[in-house]
Amino acid sequence: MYKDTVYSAFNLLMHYPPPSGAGQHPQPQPPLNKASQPTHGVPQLSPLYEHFSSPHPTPAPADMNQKQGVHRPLQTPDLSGFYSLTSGSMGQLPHTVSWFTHPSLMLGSGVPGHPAAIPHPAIVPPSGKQELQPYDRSLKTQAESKAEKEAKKPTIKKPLNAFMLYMKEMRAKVIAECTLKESAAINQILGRRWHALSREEQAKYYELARKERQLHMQLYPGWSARDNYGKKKRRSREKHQESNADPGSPKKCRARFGLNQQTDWCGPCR
DNA sequence: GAACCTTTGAAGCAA
DNA sequence: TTGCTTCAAAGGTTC
Repeated sequence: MYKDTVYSAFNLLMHYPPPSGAGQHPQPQPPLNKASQPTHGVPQLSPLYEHFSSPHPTPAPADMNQKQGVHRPLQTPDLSGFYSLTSGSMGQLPHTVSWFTHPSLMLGSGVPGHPAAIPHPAIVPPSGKQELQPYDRSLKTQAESKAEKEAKKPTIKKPLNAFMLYMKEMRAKVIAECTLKESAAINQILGRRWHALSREEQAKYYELARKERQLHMQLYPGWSARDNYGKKKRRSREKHQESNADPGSPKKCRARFGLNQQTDWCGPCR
């Protein structure tokens, strides 16, 4: 429910027509100071992204040029002039994820100091579900409850990359068009469509992903992708590797034939 | 109930 | 620097 609402808002934003200068790039802003990037989670722009982003640097949150890597108290950045839906600056953000509407960037109680009761969608219990049922703590030993407490620490999810943002937006469309439900099949189609996109279209999603990473870094300065490593149990490591050896996907094929990440589907997979 | 499948990209890590 | 691994989403399938 909440998720759908947020997602709808995101879609609305994604398709929000620029009021003036339609199709133009976002308002130029001073480029980010690369030297000031934090030591962790430094946005590694893909060649494709760099190719398209540099001529048209996009707006950066106000404190993005702050000295990063220096510990700052976790707080809600003042992005009102940039991300606020009520600021009247929507026209400047034709392809910009809104701080207030993007699913994984929605502010909530996950952000200290924020009054909203809705938890940050990027923060989820390890189970991935809401913990609704209280349990009898008296039955737990101290060690058990400590371990349980540790295990129940909310997980901060990785920010979505360009393709993931594209998938989120286009999934429903593909489901409707192809009357498919299986995500594996849908993702295959989306993968092909992703490669069929023009570079300009893709650049839009790379830009969104870059903003998402920046906001994620501001929200969780100490967070690292490493934090979530090993949280998913694997049934059989050998089986997983074996499946990776299967050249049935573009990625696998590219890896096998040493093709560039940005190349299209290779012959054997077509 | 939880991992798997399937996609791309970002990030971490070992060599 | 390179190459491999893991995890982000999603929902049906498999274990």
